[in-house]
Amino acid sequence: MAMEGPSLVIAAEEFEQFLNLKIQKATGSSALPMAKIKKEQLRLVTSWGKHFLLVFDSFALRIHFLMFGSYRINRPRENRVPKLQLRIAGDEIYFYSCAIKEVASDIEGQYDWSRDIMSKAWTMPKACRKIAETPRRFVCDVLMDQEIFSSVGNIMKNEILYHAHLHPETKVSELDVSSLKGLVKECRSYGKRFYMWKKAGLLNRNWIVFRKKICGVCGHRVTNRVTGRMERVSHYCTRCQPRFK
DNA sequence: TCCAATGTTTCGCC
DNA sequence: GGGCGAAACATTGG
Repeated sequence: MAMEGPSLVIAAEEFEQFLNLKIQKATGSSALPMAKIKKEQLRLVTSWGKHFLLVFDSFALRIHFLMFGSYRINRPRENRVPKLQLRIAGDEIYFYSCAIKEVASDIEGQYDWSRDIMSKAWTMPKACRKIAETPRRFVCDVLMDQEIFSSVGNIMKNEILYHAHLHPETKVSELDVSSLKGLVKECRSYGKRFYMWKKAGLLNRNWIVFRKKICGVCGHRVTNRVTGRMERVSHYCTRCQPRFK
C-alpha cells in the first residue's frame, strides 16, 4: 500500500468526512480502550511522518502502518481481523496490520513538525544542519532517518537519490553545499510528486529505479543491493548515479 | 513453496 | 545507562 508520508496525507484527507461525528462502535484485536473510544467524536485527523493521528477530545490514537499495514472504508478484507474497526455515521473503517497506540490529545506539542517533509512547518536549513552533523554517514541512511526526514521511506529514498543523481553510498562529507541543498530540496519536492501521483493512481509508473530492472531514464541495468548501516535495499543506476560527482 | 520487503520496537549483550 | 545488533512482528506478491 506504500504507506509512506504522502499516503498518510491522502488518508487524512479521506478521513475529513468523519470529523466531528461520533464513534458509534469500536472493536478489533488491538489492545485499546474500545469503550472509551466509542464515546468520542473525531476532532482532528492528521499525520506526522508515518504516524497517522486520530485526535479525540481527551486522547488521540497514533497508528503506524509499518511495512504491511492498510486501511479500508466500507470494504473489509476477507478473512482478516482488523486491529481496529470504527463505525462512524454508518460507515465502517478498518485498520489492518498496524501498530496502534493511545497518546495524549495535544499532538501539536508531541512532534517537531519542522522535520516532516510533508508539513507546512518543514524547514530546509534545519535538515541541512542535521545532515552535516554526521559527515561519515551514507546518504541512503540519512534519507531514511525519521529524525531528519520523517515521511521518507525506502521507495522515496531510492527515487530521491535518483533525482539528486547520487549514489546511495555517497558519504555526507563528499557532498558539496549545492548537492546537499539539492538533495534536501529533492526530498520535499519528491514528497509532493509522490502525493500527486499516488492520488492520481500513477505512482508506480513514475518510479525510475525502485524495483526496476532497467533505469527508466537511460535504460542502463539497475543495481539492487543492500546498502548502508540500515541494510535496506537500494535500487540505483550507476550511469545516472555515479559514486563520485 | 519460499522469501524478500513500503518499518519500527524490544530485548539482550557488551 | 548507552549503543549496538539480532529478533520479533506481520502480510503479500513474485
